[in-house]
Amino acid sequence: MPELPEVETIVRFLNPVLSGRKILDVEIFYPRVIHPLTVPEDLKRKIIGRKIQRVERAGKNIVLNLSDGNRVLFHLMMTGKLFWNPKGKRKHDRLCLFFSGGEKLIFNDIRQFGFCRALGSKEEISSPDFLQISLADFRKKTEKTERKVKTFLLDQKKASGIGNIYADEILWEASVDPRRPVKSLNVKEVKKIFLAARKILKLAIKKGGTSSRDYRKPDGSKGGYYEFRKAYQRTGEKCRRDGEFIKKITVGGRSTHFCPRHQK
DNA sequence: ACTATCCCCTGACGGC
DNA sequence: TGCCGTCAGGGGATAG
Repeated sequence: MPELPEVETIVRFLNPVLSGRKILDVEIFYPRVIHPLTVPEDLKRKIIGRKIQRVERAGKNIVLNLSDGNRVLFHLMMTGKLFWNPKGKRKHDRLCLFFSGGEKLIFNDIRQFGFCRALGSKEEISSPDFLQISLADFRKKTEKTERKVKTFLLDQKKASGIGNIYADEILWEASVDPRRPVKSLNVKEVKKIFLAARKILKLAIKKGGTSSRDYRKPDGSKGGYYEFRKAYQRTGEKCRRDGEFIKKITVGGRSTHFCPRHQK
């Protein structure tokens, strides 16, 4: 649920707040929040005493760039949240970064799928996202795959940033049936999907993301895109384009909402 | 080298 | 009222 627009919204809040601040300490409340490839003591050793230079997004990851070139990465998965200077303690707090002046950043995650990871300056974090990739490169990735188009859009290794909500929204916008094999798409349809992805993701960023269940903006308010959505979780409602009822099916094990009339 | 399926976890919700 | 089964979904592991 935190997909590209939600993570971008969080990063735009955190960057001005965290840039230039020195990490004084790290407290790990729940060891499994640390990614299996990161040793907890290493995380502490690598980040305590460093300054945060800049906060960036890489795919769906939140990246804290440190003064010495190392990086701290958070992945929120489905229910992860970052709180800046929250009051008191909450259930599911997993980790805390402490800064001067008693300020702190809390990583909270109900379902324990999200993680924190320490990275050097060189490792690549994610494939180009849907706002970075060119049409030509996107087209190339569609060339040799047997998969259904929705499953393809969700594959972060091809192009990153899209999750279940925006996959449905993008295919509604592009008028493409989510079950279509990528192989069957013509050049025009691939371009339509590419342009729809850019359009929807940009609009969703403008609206501060989509709050359907767990996601909230860093100030605690809801993202505004939920009201704008055309397909996701609108099962049984009339399609905004042609009045047909939105149908819910399963594609690649994911709940999928689409209009059976105009999505061909 | 590709694709499909299972699994991790907690909370919300519906049926009885 | 309470118990139980199902679903939510990102992505890694594993099976095919």
